Amino acid sequence: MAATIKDVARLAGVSQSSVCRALAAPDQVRPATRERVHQAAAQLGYRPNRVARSLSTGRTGNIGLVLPDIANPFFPGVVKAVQRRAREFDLAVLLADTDEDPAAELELISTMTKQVDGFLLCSPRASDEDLRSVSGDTPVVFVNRRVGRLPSVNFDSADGIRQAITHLAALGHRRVAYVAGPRSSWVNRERLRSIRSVATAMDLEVVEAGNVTPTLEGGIAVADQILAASVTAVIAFNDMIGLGLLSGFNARGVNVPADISVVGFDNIPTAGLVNPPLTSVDMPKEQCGRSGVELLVQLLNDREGRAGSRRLLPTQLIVRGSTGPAART
Amino acid sequence: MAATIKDVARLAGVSQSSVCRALAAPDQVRPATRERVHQAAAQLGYRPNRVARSLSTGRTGNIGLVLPDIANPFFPGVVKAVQRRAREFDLAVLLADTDEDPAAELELISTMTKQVDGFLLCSPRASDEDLRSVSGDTPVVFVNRRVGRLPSVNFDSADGIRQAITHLAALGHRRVAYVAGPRSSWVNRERLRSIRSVATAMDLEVVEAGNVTPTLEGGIAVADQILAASVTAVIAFNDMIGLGLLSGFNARGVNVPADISVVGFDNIPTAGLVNPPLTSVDMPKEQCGRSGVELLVQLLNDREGRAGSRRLLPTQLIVRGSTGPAART
DNA sequence: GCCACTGTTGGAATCGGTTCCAGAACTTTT
DNA sequence: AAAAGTTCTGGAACCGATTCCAACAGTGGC
Repeated sequence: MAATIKDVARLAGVSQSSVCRALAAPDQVRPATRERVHQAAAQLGYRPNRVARSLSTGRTGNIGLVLPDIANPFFPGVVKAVQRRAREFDLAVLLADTDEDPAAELELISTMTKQVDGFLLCSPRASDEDLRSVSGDTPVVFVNRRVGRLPSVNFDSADGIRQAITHLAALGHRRVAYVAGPRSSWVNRERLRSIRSVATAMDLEVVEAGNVTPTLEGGIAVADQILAASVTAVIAFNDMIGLGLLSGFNARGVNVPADISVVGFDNIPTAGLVNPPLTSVDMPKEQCGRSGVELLVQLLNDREGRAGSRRLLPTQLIVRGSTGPAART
Repeated sequence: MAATIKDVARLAGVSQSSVCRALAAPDQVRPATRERVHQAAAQLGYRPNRVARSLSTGRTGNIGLVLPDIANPFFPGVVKAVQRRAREFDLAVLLADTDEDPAAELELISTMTKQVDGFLLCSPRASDEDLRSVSGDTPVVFVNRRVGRLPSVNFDSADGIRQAITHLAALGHRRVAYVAGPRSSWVNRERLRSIRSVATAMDLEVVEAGNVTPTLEGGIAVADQILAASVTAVIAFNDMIGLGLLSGFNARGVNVPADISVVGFDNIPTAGLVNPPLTSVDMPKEQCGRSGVELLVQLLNDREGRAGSRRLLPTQLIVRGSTGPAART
């Protein structure tokens, strides 16, 4: 079997404690001993058993990454960055996909809570109250959601929306639709609020279309409703819905952007590939994953350091072919 | 803090051992005792500490999911299914993204090996030899790769290729290109072999284009080379490359499928969204994830059950707009 | 040459479960 | 009612690390 600390101790002719110190706190051990221990460890290919370590230190070396749907192309970029940054801190990532279900989310969190040191909750769907209570038990960093003053990483959507609406207004659009995402999504509520406020300020009229699932199907399903709303542009909660709209419009022979302009959020990789390519508000996903891990690590080290640090990442409108001058009405 | 087994024992007025049995092996304990323990456990909200359990049982309750690039849209579907099925077996999923790097892959595996009961290695890039050695240490199920007779889940690519080439031949294509993926990819080598053999059998000529990264950029970069090869159709290692080709051809004013037909593999969600939509060989990703977990669980339970069970999943050509009759040459 | 001091080291307790083993508590048999 | 058998139960060892504490060695000062 794998070598344990005892094997190393025996081979090096020292006690367990010394082996442990030689590896964990090298300056507390005489160079000669340290050397012997290192050699013995190397010879046996010794790797400390993380489970045993966890038990005595109370730290697992794992972080939980919880997200609503990894099939949504927004997330893989974040996941990848989280993974990479976590590895640099010698942390492993436990992944949980909640299928957009708030109850499943809480259930998964509570199941995982003993095996992780902290959570990165991406776009969580649960209520503020429930999330607050999770955050009371375990260190948590929220991603793409703000819960009071708790640590979080967010995108400056408000600014993205300002850019998008300014862009549309400059193209002569006066009446635009907003296709809302899941009702349980905090980001959705935030975006709706920003859009209302920016639109009012810029004297645009906003028509709100029902909540749909943030998927292609959701966008396709709502296309008719948008066409009936006699708007010249539509802003979708995210790119998946935006792509669904493009697909729906195309199927109905509606020309984008000549007849109607479409703007999405997230700037997922596919956005630039379709025809016409989708104008979208880019979110720096890698930076987001990295920052999330960094904040969490900070939270884990500053034990009880109630420093509710929050980060806001910049967004940027990427103008592509799906937006153009407003159609004559 | 959280309640431990001792707290439960004290409250129920029994020993630790009885608590443990009452919860793990209820039939070995008198109903009255069992009841008292359950009540005490419920009252304290007791949840066994998985770390402690792991240490004594030698099982972690985790499985490691290793894949080359989660940003490749082929994987999220698999990951989601793995996650879900694993949860049903009360297993947590540790995710590792290797960035297509064989060395990083082995390093990640060896780091994680102590904290998981087994691995699901998706499209691993390491050598047969290294993988065999990993498989000697820990239960492993290979996904999208075959290593000797070791347990694996694979797609019947050969059949998919037969379908694709038959389709192209029926459209009058006589000379097609194959854009190879990463040299380290086993699937790539397999596909190349199948294509050669099927093409020979059907009397088609195959031109092989250099190995590229299985990304959009890879496809775009190789577009010129394909155009220079005077073929009427091109088969790409995967859809990402296929989409890159479409994008590259479009940028050069080459019409698909009038001038050239394109076929991809994987049938990723984006394939149906671009214009023209990409003809692709579909792989049942969810089934793949589920089967992988099932095989692994089986392997974990049949300790030393050297049953090298392997599954082969069906593939299906999805014909879309990117393929059409061969251009006149 | 003795004392005090810092620097190292080994022994043992600990984390929270699981499991073996021996003995206690019940049943059944005679 | 005693003997034999079965079922339950508690004590203790164990998994593999970490860490506290006491003991020890070596150094320097006097």
